[in-house]
Amino acid sequence: MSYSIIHEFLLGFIKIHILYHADKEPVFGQAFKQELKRHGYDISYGTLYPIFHTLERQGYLHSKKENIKGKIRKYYTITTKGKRVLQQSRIKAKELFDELFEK
Amino acid sequence: MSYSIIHEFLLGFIKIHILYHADKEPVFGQAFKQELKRHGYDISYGTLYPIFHTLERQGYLHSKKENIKGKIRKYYTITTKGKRVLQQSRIKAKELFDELFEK
DNA sequence: GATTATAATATCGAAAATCGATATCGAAAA
DNA sequence: TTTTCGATATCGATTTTCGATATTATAATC
Repeated sequence: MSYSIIHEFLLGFIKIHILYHADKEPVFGQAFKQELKRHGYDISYGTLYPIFHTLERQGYLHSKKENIKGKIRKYYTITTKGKRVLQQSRIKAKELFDELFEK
Repeated sequence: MSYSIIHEFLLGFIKIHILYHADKEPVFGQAFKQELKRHGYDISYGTLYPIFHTLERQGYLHSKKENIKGKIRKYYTITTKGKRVLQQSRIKAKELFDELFEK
């Protein structure tokens, strides 16, 4: 079976969405997933965590482990390089969306 | 190597984009690809044609072969079922985009 | 009427992305 | 020192995407 059209759409801009959020405040995997879920969208941990790792490896995010009530969280915040990429990407994405679809 | 953030975004809504166009006028693979190219985006035939096939198999598009100056084109137009799906998808996609990203 | 040219579609094996399930981690509590 | 638990990490299987190559069908050329 294949993924739904909307799920594909969500996956397509998940990186932009992560950068967008990590620009506002530190984010971590579990909460990020749950926030999406609240909106009615589901993304697997097997997809999500590797995306965080990739964005960090590419230097767009940087992480810091924190001990919250005895549990370890890995908070990600955007880097300067990440901000540049986000800036470009969000402009392009908006353009593309309007241009090719919404008019 | 991985695909670029914008390319991923494009791929994410390629089906919606195809349905959207096929709702306005008949579309065929070659021209569709070239139109994207004019906008600066590239998608492989190995990706594009199977997507058309899938959308047809799912009953969202229906095709008709035509002889244009001795060359065969397969024109796709949207079906009633496709219109329903497009309607739902575009609303959801817009919502999702605004909600999770643009505000 | 056989051969060549060509616009367009179709397909294939390899690479990448995604999933869902399971494993691991690390500190606190028991 | 064992158990608990929120959270991250990873694994094999499935699905998607790519770029290259093959195929199709007609027109033009000889």
